Amino acid sequence: MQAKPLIQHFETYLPFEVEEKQLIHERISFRKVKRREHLLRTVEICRHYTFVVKGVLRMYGIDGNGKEHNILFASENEWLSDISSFHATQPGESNIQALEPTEVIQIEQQDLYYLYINIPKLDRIFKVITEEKYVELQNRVFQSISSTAQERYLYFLSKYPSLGSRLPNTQIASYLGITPEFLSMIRKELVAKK
Amino acid sequence: MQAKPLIQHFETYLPFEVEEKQLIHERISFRKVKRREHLLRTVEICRHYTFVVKGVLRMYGIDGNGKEHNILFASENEWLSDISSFHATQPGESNIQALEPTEVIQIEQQDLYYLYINIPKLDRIFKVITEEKYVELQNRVFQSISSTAQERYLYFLSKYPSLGSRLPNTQIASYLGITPEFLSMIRKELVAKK
DNA sequence: ATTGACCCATAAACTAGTTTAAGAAATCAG
DNA sequence: CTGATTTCTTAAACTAGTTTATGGGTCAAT
Repeated sequence: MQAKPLIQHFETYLPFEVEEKQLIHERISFRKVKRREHLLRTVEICRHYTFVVKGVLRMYGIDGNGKEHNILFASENEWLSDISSFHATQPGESNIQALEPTEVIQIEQQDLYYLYINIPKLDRIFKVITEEKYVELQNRVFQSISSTAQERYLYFLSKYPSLGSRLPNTQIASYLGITPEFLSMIRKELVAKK
Repeated sequence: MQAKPLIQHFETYLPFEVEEKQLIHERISFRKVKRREHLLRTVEICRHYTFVVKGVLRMYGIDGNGKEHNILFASENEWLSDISSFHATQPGESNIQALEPTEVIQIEQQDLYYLYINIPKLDRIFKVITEEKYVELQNRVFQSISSTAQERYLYFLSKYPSLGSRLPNTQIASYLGITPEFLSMIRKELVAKK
């Protein structure tokens, strides 16, 4: 049953009844995404909350000079969505792309709202999930205003050890807000220190 | 009645019954905070969700060299808390301080949990509030990896026009992740351009 | 009125990070 | 297996932002 990873994820927060699981099962869809395939592009409306079962997605924005900047990565058991575009049903500025062959579970807006109404504990679960994500982002903001690029890189590695080896350094540099050349220098220095 | 600004705030999301308002009223407390007074310091447990009725608070972290960095400001009708410290009942690393004489409404952990249980729509309201805050932070992360200090300053001014004039530039520089000297230069350039 | 704390500005020397360019290494489609 | 594309590294010249120091203005407290 393809909803299983999602149900397991929800049950790390609160237990669910069989009927509730069935309701969820009816309202989600499963999708495979190829490496480099996009789930969302700038100016499109974000129609889904996306849960990563396997693989890695990146969300990125494009600046005034056309350069891409990685806002975040989502790997196994993480949610990803352009939240403001999703709720407002308005075009957003985010892009979502697979960096590996990826499998996701998606919920559309009307289905998510239906589930919120019929399974109120989902309000609580998504409140908690969003709070957790908020704390992560807040730590990242603090880092970005208080730390050097090397410190930020080490923090990234400690926080997402698997991504450090799964992702090309260009993607990591984009996430850290530095050039791949400078990341290369940082890595060289770190190896030298050891 | 001192709970009024808070109830008004909640009712911008969903309507409330009289009994619900009463329940909220019984579980909150009102407090005045002097300019420069702290509501929270590093290593303390964050015991409250704090709602700003009047004034401005800043939340800041301290880096390895003892320097302060502003993570965010909270002014009228905004919530502020060290979320992870609050929920985990564990010492955190955030500091909260008033930058003006400030009036706040506070909810303690047990009272907030009581309200979540007895007024389920508060789960939904705080889910939405946290999502809104999340989107703000995400925009800020994007800015920090994609924009120059001048662009970040102009964005800050456009987003929080009142804070631009209410706060000393040192506080704004700390929020932008630059030195006050450099902000001074940016401001000079902007005036010259006009 | 006067002190002291705080805030802002200016300028010179410095450092962290970018840009450009060019070559080596790894990865991938056919 | 091979050519093509992407990725990583190195280095030199450059730019954005910091540091240090100095001086002036404002405002609350004595």
